[in-house]
Amino acid sequence: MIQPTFPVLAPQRRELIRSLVRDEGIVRVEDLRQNLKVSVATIRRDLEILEENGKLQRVHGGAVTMENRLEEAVFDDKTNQASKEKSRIAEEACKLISTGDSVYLDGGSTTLGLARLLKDRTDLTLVTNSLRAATELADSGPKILLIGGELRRISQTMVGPLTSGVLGQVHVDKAFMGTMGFCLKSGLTTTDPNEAFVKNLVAAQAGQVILLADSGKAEKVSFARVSDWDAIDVLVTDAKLPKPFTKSLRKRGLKVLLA
Amino acid sequence: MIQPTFPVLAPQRRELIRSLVRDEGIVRVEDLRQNLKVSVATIRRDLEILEENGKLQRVHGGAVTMENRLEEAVFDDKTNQASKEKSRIAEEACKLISTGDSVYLDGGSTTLGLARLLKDRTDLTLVTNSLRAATELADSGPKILLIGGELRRISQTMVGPLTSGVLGQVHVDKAFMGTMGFCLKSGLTTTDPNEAFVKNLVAAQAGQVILLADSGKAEKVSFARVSDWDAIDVLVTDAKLPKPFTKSLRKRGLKVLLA
DNA sequence: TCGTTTTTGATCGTTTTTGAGAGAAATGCA
DNA sequence: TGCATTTCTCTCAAAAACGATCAAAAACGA
Repeated sequence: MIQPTFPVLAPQRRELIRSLVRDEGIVRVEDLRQNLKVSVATIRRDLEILEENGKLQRVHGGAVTMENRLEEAVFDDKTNQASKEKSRIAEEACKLISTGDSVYLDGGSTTLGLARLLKDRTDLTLVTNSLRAATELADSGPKILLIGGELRRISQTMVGPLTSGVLGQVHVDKAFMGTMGFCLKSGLTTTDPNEAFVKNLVAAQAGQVILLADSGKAEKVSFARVSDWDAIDVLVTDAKLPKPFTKSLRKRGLKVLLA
Repeated sequence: MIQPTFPVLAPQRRELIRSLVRDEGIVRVEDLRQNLKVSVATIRRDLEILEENGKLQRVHGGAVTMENRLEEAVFDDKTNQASKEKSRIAEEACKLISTGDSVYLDGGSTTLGLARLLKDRTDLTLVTNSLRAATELADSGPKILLIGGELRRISQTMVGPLTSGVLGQVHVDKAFMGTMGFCLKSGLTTTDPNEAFVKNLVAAQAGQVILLADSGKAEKVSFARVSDWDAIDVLVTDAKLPKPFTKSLRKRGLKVLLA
């Protein structure tokens, strides 16, 4: 965490909280209190204001990004477990990328974590609809092809009819996808149909589709259906995924990696 | 902080505050009091005046920049160089935008300045190939259509063959273009042919093409030819542009605005 | 030099922000 | 389910910052 020089003005503090939520996906009131050296009451008030402005979503114990808002059991441990798992998943996924690959990355905090690992991979071609992934790699790293389209503010990704045109003109060897929920019965789901449409389009034409999702998303079902398990080749998740779940997926022919 | 020699004249002190806000992004009343050796009352009066002139935004405890980017100082330096002229040009250009317009913005620091003025313009549709402009308006403002394509790192814009697909599917009322150089004989030129290609494509199909360029770019010729003056409807520049230049352009039917 | 205008600093009542505490609600665990 | 613990909301008071006002100081012009 960035340690600001104290004291900090209120707007500055809120901006700090906001960027922290954006980067980590989730923040805890107690952590913020320690790092910002103010009382929990102030933290709560800040979170309230930021929530009113649509910058984040408060949850019991802290706050999450708007796109992560349907996740529930987020504070599984005293530490920020979810984010640790996410970065381990990203590292595991990174190993799957070969030299010279063309890679697709979609939106979400886990895939953003993967993007951060690619800053030195000038050998790759990265196709993405994530504004944040592109910004993260704006100064160095793979050659970047950003899918055009309408910016969906809540997820900071490009969606809509204009995206399909570009997607039809490129080929990706490996597509790394995030999801809001995955479930044996319903397959992959996410909050927004437009988002789902783009994911589906990519999945349909990628050489290999790799799903990145921490175990907290298992058996969660969201609004918009993305695809069935048939479309997925590899799942990278963490060791907390229930054994039966893993078995069932492997029986279906998926490669399941536990980071 | 720069320690000035005392006493300091009022306008000088205000200019100091202004540059401090620009550099730091945020200042505190108490810090200013200590460093400038004047009472808080004076500081407050200064801040009040600076706010009236639109130089900064007061907050409880101090003040912040108008373009409240608390992070990122790299690119800002570039914008601050000829910033007075550029921001005046941007303000002048902003007046040309009508309610509900669909607007194209291309890359460059002047057009980025214009982007910053659009944070509350939810009535607009903004089409752009500038990653920075999109990032600047990522959280609020116009509906954003980002042109897909390959990211050209040096300019942080999308270029290449993939751009044309998207551009063909949208119409913009007003296109605001930057340039590396403009010259009566050679017209508009820029450093990169790919960049030039996109600019040309946009200019060809926009309802009105508005060129934003400070006078320092006059009679400069760069490598890649963008277009002739025929393609341009309006030039927004500063008062330092030589009179003959202005006359000559007006004779050709261009509207020339001196900010 | 004197009178006028501008700038500055101090004071005071008001508003905003912050922190602490009590009771209510949510969570975890047996 | 019941109980312990954490977290939340609400209220209130202290602290910090604010605006307004007025008098002193400085700058200015005649």
